[in-house]
Parts: sequence; structure tokens; C-alpha cells
Amino acid sequence: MNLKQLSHMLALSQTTVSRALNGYPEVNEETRRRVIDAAKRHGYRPNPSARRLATGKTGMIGYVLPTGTAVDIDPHFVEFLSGLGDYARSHELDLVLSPADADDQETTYRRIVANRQVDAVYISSPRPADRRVALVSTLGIPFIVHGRSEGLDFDYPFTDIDNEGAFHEAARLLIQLGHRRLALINGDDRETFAIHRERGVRRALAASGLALGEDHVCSLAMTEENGYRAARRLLEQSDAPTAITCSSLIMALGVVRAVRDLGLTIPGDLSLIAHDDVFPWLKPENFSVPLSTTRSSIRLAGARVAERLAARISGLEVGARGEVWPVDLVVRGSVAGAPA
Amino acid sequence: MNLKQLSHMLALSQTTVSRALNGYPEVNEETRRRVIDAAKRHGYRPNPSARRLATGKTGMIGYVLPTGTAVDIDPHFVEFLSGLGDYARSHELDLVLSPADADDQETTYRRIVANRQVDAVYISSPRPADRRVALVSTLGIPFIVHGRSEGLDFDYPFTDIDNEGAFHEAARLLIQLGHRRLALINGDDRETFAIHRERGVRRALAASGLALGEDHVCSLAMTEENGYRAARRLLEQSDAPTAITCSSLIMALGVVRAVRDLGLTIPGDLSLIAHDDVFPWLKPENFSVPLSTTRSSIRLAGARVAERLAARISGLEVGARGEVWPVDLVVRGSVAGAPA
DNA sequence: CGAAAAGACCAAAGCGCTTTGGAAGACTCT
DNA sequence: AGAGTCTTCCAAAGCGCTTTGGTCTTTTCG
Repeated sequence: MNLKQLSHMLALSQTTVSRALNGYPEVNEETRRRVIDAAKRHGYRPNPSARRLATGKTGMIGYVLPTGTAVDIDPHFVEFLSGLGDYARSHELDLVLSPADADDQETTYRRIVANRQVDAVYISSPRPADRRVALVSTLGIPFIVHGRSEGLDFDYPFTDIDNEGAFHEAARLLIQLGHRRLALINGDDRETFAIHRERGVRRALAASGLALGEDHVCSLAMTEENGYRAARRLLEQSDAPTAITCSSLIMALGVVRAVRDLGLTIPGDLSLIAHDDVFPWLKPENFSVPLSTTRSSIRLAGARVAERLAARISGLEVGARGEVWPVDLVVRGSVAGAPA
Repeated sequence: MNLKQLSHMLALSQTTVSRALNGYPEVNEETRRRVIDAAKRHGYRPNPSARRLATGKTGMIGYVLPTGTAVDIDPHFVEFLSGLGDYARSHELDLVLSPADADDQETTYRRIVANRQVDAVYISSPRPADRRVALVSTLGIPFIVHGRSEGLDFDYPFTDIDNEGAFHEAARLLIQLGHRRLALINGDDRETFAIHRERGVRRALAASGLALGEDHVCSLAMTEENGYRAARRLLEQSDAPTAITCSSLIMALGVVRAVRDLGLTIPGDLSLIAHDDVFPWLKPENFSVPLSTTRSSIRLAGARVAERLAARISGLEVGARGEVWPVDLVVRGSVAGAPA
């Protein structure tokens, strides 16, 4: 059932039927009702390919997915996607993932914009002076950055959490508890979130006249194994930290294992606070010693990003407003006063 | 730069240019070279919307993504996606995720087929007599099932691993080691993979005149917490198992925690074998006691599914061939002879 | 009461591609 | 030389929708 058939059946022109369906004003309300009714009864659904060709609108939002045998997609992605998908569904948006060579995403961005394959895109895991942000911005497609870049000479719309504030608070708490030697087990420090977290820890230390030693900060891909290695390295050195802040729950698993292997205890020998993105399948309260966390649901962020994308597509949102969400500090058993 | 401009510039008809570009035979090789050359030089890329409208081909593969606030996307998804994306990239395919109400995916399947939004779809986490498989099959869109359904009265193409064989082997090993009371901590037993795994364990036990007690099998969403709960429940009962087979590495984390909480040891008091889908961020060899596993890379499966989808789209693959991959049993420190 | 404005509808021109159904010229064959 | 065959190219008809630029009635109002 296409527009031609439907309009013929109603003895109306395609123009009028199309307008009736799309809510244009220049059609009699009585006629509109007839049209809508008939469309529903016959299950008429405009062909999206045709509509897209005519309007340029696709009803899709895009994401360039870096791939390659050596490239691992972040497990956070799936939670983000849950939120994004949930919102997208309610607004009849689909998400198209365009796989790209991790080292050349630009080509793919250009392609999806040139081809008008999507109405908007989002960018995640931004880095300082992120080229993707600059690119997408000049290409003129609506977009939202999940996270933040830095050192760009223009503003852009983003949704981020207060990583610096979160880790500042975490470190401050540890310092208040008497800890003097803090360490940070961080994610890849080429990404802004990691830089912000480190900044937060340093700022808290500096406020008490302390500093983060060069050998007290690790920056690695967020795997259990790297958490373990980092913790071993930190805890086996002469001025081992008495407290660790950690960028991920998965790394924290490794930290806990290292602590156990070394015959130490949490929080007796080591206090630990990790960032929790809120996974359904791994919860900080279920660690053998319940884990203190800085908590922020990445799923909510996904929903928010989708919401803003939808708003930008429909022109409801304009400008370059960045929003930063506060992060909860949730104290559980894994922190205690510094050992004597 | 569109076809019209390009053909005008070459003083050829759109027909000829189109044919030259798409490799049709009825065009002079000399002319073809000129056209291809000019197209490249001017960066001509056919507009996919237009091409789609004309041909019906989209260059996209679809996946219906169940969403909802109470619905968690499986973290395995991201690994599967890595493989799928990697292959898709090399074949210039995009992936479109269509979010759907988890309780009504049918509408979405019908929509994406009716609208010709994708060239093929894949289905994951199938259940016995899965309605999606039946639906997609009658809708007539090319598809591949990742996993298997059962009890359908027709054949369909799938790629699955030998879940039954894997868990059969795991259980057999444990029995050979003298274990008599085995337990199974399984995933959601409404899904076929879980059913097959249970079947494998039962078969191995039966071969030695043993059985899987009703209270020795748990079927839950695969979270750390559920792994913990299940293990507690199993290990605290009077005829506690001396060996556990477990459907996921994440659940195994919980099992290990439970064992520790109960003051037991692996493999002294309990042998443990879990299924490993091969995550980059959590490796069985890094468990405090290296974990024995049945191993199968879900990422490879993703690549294979993409490959088959591409083949079906281009007509290279037809028919309903199902393929079943063998699973490796990797023995590490977490298994030992049954306690005396 | 007549002119201007508003209301309701339509024919046709795109959007940019593929594909059908020729047509013109060059070649082969008898 | 005329008939048939290739080879090579083209004009034009879709694909199914939106939107422009009208036309023909009605209504409004000085």
C-alpha cells in the first residue's frame, strides 16, 4: 500500500493525503480524519527510503564504531546503549553503527554526512583536541559529545559527568581519613575523562600540601588484569600507597586480587575507592569488602544523549550548551583511616 | 556531485555512467575506464538513499534490540559486535540497531522488513520455538541465527557453538576426577544455550549412572551477584556439590567469592569450570585460582555471522545450513580430584 | 456588493539512482 | 549487397515520497 494507491482509493490527490498525514494546516479537518482513518485501516506506512530521498531526513542517529582485531569495544558501551536505545525507541529512532578503521574514522564520518545517512551523530570517549569533534562540527551535522574534549577553540554540545569533582571528593575523603600516600589507577590517559580524574586527585592532594607521586599513578586499559598489575606495582614499592582511587570497577577486581595475593587486607592495609558506571552484572556492594564508589549511571547518560540528539534533530535544541552531571560518592566498607 | 552532473561532464548518458560504474558488460572498456577515472577524480559517490529507492538494497544489516528500563543488554553483545563490526567494515556494511519493546519485537521486525530498512537481520539469544525465527523466516528476509532454536518445524541457517558438547566434556572431566555431586549454575534456562548446557551435564552424569539433582541446578541472569547466591545456596545444603559447572565468567566471580566467604577453597573443596566467551577485560587465567573453562570466542562468532549475512545478501549462500562450532576445554588450576 | 483574503485541494516537478526497451553503427555471413 | 548480430550507447520510465506553484471556491470586510 503506497501513497498513490491510498490517495486513489480516497479520491484525493497524493498531495492532500501526504499533507493530511504530516499535519500540514492547509487541509480540512474532516478530510484529515478520513485520510488518517483510511491510512490506519489499510496499514499504510510511508516508505522511508522514498521519504528520505525527498526530505533528507532518515530517522536514524549514527555512531562511528572503531573496529579492528586489536580494538576492543568498551564494555561500558552496552550500558550506554541500553539507555540510548530505550529513549530512541520511544521516539522511533534507529541507531546505525558504522564500523570504521580505528585509525581512520574521518573517512567514515565524512561518508555518513555526505550520504545523509543519519540525522545526527554522537561521539564518545573524546580526547583533548579531539579531531572528531572538530570534524563533525565543521561538517555541520547535529551532534552531542558524550564526555568532553579540551583545548578546542570553539564550543560544542556535550553531556559529561564531573569526573574531576568525583575524584577530588574521593581523594579528599581519603586524606581526611589520614591517608598521605594516595595512588590512582586510571584508564587510558589519552582520554579526557582520565585526565580529569587525575586532576581531581591532584587538586585534593595539593589542598593539603600533598602530591601525587609519578610512580603512584597508572594509566592503562581498564581490564581486570591491568588493575591487578597496577596494584602489584604500587603496593610492592617502598613507599606504597595506603589508599587507591581507581577508575573502574573491573580494574578494582584486579586490585582486590592483588591485595589478597600480597597478604594484605582492605581496608586495614589499603583503602579503595573506584568509579562505578552502574553495571547490572557487577555491583560494588557485592565485593568481598563492599566497595566505596563514585557512582554515575552511564545508562542514564545514554538516555540523555539520545534525548538531546532528538531535540537537536527537531530543532528544539540549538547552541553549544555543555552539561556536567554531579557524581555521587558512596562510602562503603573499603575505606578506613590510614594504618598507623 | 551526482550522477547527472558526472554524466553531463563526460558527455555520456546517466545510463552508461551508471552501468560503467556498476560493472555491467554492455559498456566499452575504454569508456568504463574514463568513467571510473572521472568518478574517482571528482569523488563521486552514488547517493545511497536514491540507490536504495531504486534497487531496494540498503547496504545495512539489522538487529532488533530489546530495550526497556528493566531490560539489560547482555555484556556479551559488545564482544559479538566487535567481531561483527570488524567484518562489516571490510564489506562496507553498516549495522542498524532498531530498539524494540522487549515484549513486542514482532512489530519492529515487521516494520524493518516492510520498510526494507535492511538487507538482512540476525537474531541472537534464541529460545526454543523462537517466534522471531519463525517470523523472520516467513517475512522472507535473509537472516542468520546466532545460537539455535529448537522445536521449529522448518530448517533455518544458524551459527552456534556446541554448548551441549562443551558442558558434557566439562562434566565428564569432573566425573573422571571422582566427583559424584555436580552442580550447574546456568544462565536463563528459557534460552536454548542454557538448555543445551544442562543437557550436556546430564548426559555426562547419566553415562556414569549419576544424575543432576533438582537442587543442584540454578538458572539465573548471568550476574556476579547471582553467581554468588547460587553458589551459597548450593554449598550450604547438606549434600553440597564438590564440583560446579558455570555458564559464565561473571557468575564465576560470584562463585569464587561465595567459596571464600564460606571458608572453603578451590580446588580443595570445590572444583569449578566455567564457560568463557573470551572477554579482553576478564580472563580466566587471572582468577585467584586459574579457572578451567570451556572456551569459545564470541567475537569470532560475530565475524562469522557477519560473513554469512553478507554471503546471503549477495546470494552466495542459500539454504538452511546450521553450523556448530566445537568448544575447547581448557584445564587450569580450579579442578582437582574430589575431596575424600 | 465587489475586491481581497483565506481555505481546500491538485498537477506536476523534483529527490538521484537503476533499468527497460530501443536505436545507431560496425561487423559477419551468405 | 542485404540480412542478421554484436557492440555500444541513450531516452525515458520508474522507485514513493514531499513540496512548489497554482486553481477554484468560500468567506470576510470596507
